Amino acid sequence: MRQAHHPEVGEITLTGVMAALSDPIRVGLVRVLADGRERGWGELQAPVAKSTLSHHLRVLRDAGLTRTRQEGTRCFVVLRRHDLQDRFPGLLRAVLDAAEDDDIGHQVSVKDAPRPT
Amino acid sequence: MRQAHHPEVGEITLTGVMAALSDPIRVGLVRVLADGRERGWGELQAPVAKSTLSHHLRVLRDAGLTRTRQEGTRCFVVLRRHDLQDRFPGLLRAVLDAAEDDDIGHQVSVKDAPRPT
DNA sequence: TTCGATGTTCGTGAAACATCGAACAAGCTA
DNA sequence: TAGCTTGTTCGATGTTTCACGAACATCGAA
Repeated sequence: MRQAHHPEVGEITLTGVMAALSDPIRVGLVRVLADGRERGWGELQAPVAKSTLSHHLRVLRDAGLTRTRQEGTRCFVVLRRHDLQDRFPGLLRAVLDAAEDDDIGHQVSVKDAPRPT
Repeated sequence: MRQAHHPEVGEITLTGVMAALSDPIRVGLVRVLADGRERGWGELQAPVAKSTLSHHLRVLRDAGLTRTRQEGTRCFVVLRRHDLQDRFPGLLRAVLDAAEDDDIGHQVSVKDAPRPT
């Protein structure tokens, strides 16, 4: 559980972001985080093994989409909305709208607040 | 050289588009086509073998980003701007702006009109 | 019909990716 | 200290992607 690397705003690449968002589960994670609230790892529900979830969260982090904070043995994750807006204005908005329309990533939800139908 | 398949507007998926745009060469192709003009296969210049270029154009076509028309032995390709705007409003604009800023896909150009520095 | 131009497809590797379970590390807590 | 919780890392596996050259198909022109 060593310190994870986060790219600087300027280091975030378009193709990196696109690649990160080419998987429904990761899109779902981004959607869940879209309200800007920080979430604990454990709150996130996705139909994959925990090692796989860890992998996806790492991909998002490496691409610069999310920021991870560690507190004791827990991890918290938050969407880098401002950074993304600075870097690629309008992109996140467009992606989230599109994902919303098609309900992409619906497999992912937050505990205590199951995605409403 | 059989008839290629093009997805309907409604069949275009977000993740498909994202995946298609996660490669710099394909982003470059989209940029080159961004002005809405139809281009001949042969006009497109990219630093890859022709079979590879064919592959990339196929990925773009399958993802619903471009439309291919055949005329005799020639092929022409055009960006499906309207369809994309209908399906994912603002997405293409945001991606093109971002790509422009970082000059992603600069390896790709059009014959007779080398990408200006 | 033969040739040249233009794309597609095939066969093939190398690399990347998604996924899992198992093993591990690190920090609480009893 | 021992055990639990939480998340990471490892190794294996199967799939997909990117890349190339070679072979093929198709059409127009000589």
